[in-house]
Amino acid sequence: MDASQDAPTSSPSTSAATSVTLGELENILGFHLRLANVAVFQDYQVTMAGLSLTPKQFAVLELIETNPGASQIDLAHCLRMDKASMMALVNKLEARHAIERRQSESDRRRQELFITTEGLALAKTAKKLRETHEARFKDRFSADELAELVSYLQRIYTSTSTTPLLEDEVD
Amino acid sequence: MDASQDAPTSSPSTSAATSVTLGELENILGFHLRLANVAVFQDYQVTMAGLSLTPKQFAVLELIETNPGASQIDLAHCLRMDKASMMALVNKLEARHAIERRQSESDRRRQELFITTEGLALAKTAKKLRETHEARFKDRFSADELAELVSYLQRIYTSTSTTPLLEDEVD
DNA sequence: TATTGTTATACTCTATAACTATA
DNA sequence: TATAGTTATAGAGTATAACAATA
Repeated sequence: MDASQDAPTSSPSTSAATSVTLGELENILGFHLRLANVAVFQDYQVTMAGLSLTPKQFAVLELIETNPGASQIDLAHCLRMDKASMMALVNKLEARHAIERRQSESDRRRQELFITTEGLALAKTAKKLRETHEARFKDRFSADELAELVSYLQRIYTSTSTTPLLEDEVD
Repeated sequence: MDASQDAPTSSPSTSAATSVTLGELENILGFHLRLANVAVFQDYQVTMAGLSLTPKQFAVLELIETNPGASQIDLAHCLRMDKASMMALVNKLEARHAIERRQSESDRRRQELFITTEGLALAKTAKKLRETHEARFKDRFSADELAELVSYLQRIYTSTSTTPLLEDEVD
């Protein structure tokens, strides 16, 4: 389709303090969702600066750690990405020796992905950093509220059977 | 800082149906936030196809409609964007005659932004389309739940005074 | 015929920096 | 000295399409 989304791009201020009124925008779910996403992304950037690990790369690293032998397509589906985009992402992680590809023995088309010792160390460092980042937002909620928020978000991204998408959207 | 985020980029499937387990990712707020954002963005794309109006462009159009005479910097702050990025965005809306710039009389540095008749028509069409899009998600919540969700999201993107950002982040 | 991975390509969005004109 | 706008530039991330190897 197009190209340009996912995480917010980056820096400009987090607190908007202008006299602009939102108007109808106030009622748009996607608007609030995006601002929240931007806020979290910007804090992530500040917190994880120097690690050179984007949220998506981090996610893939963790997914490979949790699911040794997963394929690129598995991950692409999981993160709602294109297989070519995932290719580029995995290439970056492989280039810094955080993960490695091994050809599957049962299906020689597949490249199974595994985290390396180096990757484990990177993940460990990243996770520690992320804790403080996550806490900055989670601290604004009680345990119950947080669970509720997450369940609401899941309700949004878990497709209901009644939501008709493009017919060949299955890929 | 970097460059590449905000809305999800686009198409690949909305329902991930792989055997990959999320692991620790399950506890990451930003992860759920991003997937929700992707889901909403993708549905937006499908619904608004043909209008050539990105969510951000749409937001700016509405903001100008609601706040006649607002400046680019006002809008940039409101949407957490860079002023140069906003420039490009406003240029697009101006190129299709949806809005117009008028030099401020009190401060000749400022360009005040106004929606045009054409822009109003575009906004009207877009809003009508968006209604079905929004409904697809809002229908998954009761009125109370929806209000709660929005308030949670606001809690995320409304910076608390205790959240120290970069010192010159005020922009 | 379908699937996994791959490559090349083009596109969009964004920020950075430097500049101008005003204030 | 600071602000609004402007321009040019470069960078990251993504999707599309075509292709190879394998199933």
